[in-house]
Amino acid sequence: MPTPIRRIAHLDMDAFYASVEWLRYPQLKGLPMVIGAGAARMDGLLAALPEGATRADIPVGAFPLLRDYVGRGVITTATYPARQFGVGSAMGLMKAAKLCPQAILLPVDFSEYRRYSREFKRVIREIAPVMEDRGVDEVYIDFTEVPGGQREGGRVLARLIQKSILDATGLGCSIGVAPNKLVAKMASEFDKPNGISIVFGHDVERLIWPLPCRKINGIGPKADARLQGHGIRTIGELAARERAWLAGHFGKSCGAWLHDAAWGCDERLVVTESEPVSMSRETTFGRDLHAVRDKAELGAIFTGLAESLAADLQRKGYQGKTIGIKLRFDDFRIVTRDTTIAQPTHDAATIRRVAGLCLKRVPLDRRLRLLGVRVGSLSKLGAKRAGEAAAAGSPHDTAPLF
DNA sequence: TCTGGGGTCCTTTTCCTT
DNA sequence: TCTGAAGGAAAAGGACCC
Repeated sequence: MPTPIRRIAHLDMDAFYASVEWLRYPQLKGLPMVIGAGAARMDGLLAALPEGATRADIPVGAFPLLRDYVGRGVITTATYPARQFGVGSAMGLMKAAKLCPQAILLPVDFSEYRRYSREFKRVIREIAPVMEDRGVDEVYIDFTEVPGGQREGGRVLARLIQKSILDATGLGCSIGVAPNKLVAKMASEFDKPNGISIVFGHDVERLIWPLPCRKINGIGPKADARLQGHGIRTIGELAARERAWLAGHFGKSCGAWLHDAAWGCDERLVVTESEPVSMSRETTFGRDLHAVRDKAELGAIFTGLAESLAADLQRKGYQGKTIGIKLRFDDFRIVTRDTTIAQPTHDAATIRRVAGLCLKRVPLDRRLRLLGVRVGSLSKLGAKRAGEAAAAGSPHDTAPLF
C-alpha cells in the first residue's frame, strides 16, 4: 500500500450572505442588492414588509432601498449587479447610496448565516472529519486519509462534498485541493462560483507565480506596498529573491515565511479544534459622543457592552483575567487599554468596573465614535462553578468616569 | 458622506524585578 | 542608596482575516 500524498482542500462558500438571503427572498436574485452592517440602527429596516405574505410572495417594490437609508454603516456584501455601479464591500452606506440608490438594502443577519454555517460544516464532517473551521463561510479539509480523497487529486471527493452541501442547504461553494493550506486557499479562488481546482506541487510555477503577492493569505495592503516598493509585484518575483535578501529587508522570520510562501511551501496542519483567546463586544455610536456632555449615554452603553460580553462568556462557559477597552475617536484613531486581574471572571459588574478603570487611563480630549470591551486570557469554566469568580479587583476604586 | 464587528497573531514598548 | 544591565511579563499597537 503506497503512502498517500498529502492533499488539503480549502472550501469557500460562494457569495455566502447574499445566497442565504436569496433562499429566503428568491425574488431578489439578479437585482442590485447590498447587505449592510450597522447593527442596531438597521433593526426595523424590514419592518415595513407586508405582513402575512410568505417571504417569496413579497413584492420587490416593498423592500427597503439604499436611497432611503439615513445613518452610519458599511456594506458587508454587494451583489454583482450592484458592484457594476462601483459599490463594494466595506464602503460606507451613504456613499454607496449615491452610486446606486436603487439597490435593495438588507440588514446583515448573522444568526441566520451562522445557522447555515453550522449546517454545511456538519455535512462536510460527515464525509471528511478532519475539518478546520476558518470562519462563517470557509474551512480547510484534510483529504489525505479520507477514502477516495486521492482520486483525481481530490476532485472526486470535492465533487461529492459540493453536491452534498447543495442538496442539504441549497448553497454553492468553490473548492481548491492542493498539497497544503496556503496553495489550497489560492486554488479555491481559481474557478468561482461552483468550481473545483486541483493543484499539485509541480503546478506552483505555472499557476501560482503569475499571481500578485496580495493573493497570498497573510500579505495585506501594507506588506504588498512594501514589496512593491522593492519592485516585487507577483509571487514569481517574490520567489526569485534570495531567502537571505528577504530576511534582511523583512526580518528573519517574516522573510523566511515570504520565501516559503512564494515557493508554495506550508507545513501547517489542519487543526480540528481550538480554544478562543479573547471575546469582545464593541459598538459604533449613531453620532460621535462626548465624554463629558454625553456621560450618561456613554455610561449606559458601556454597561450594556459589559453585560452582553459577560453573557457571552457565561453562555459559552469561559472566564478571563485580562480586561480591556477599545476606543475609536472621531478622527478614527484607535486606543486600547487593558489590565490583568488576579482571578478570572465572567461577571458583568466586575468587567464593567475594571474596564472603567482602564478608561480612566485614556485622555478623552476628542469625541468618541466607538467603544468596545474585551476579555482575554480566557480559561474554560471547569468543574468549579461560577459565582465566586466575581470577587476580583481592588476594593478602593474611585468613582467611575461614566 | 466616508469607513461594522469579531477575532488572531505578531512586534514593539513599557514596566517591574533581580 | 544609586545606577545600569538583563530578562520577562504585561500592555499597546498594528496588520490581517472573515
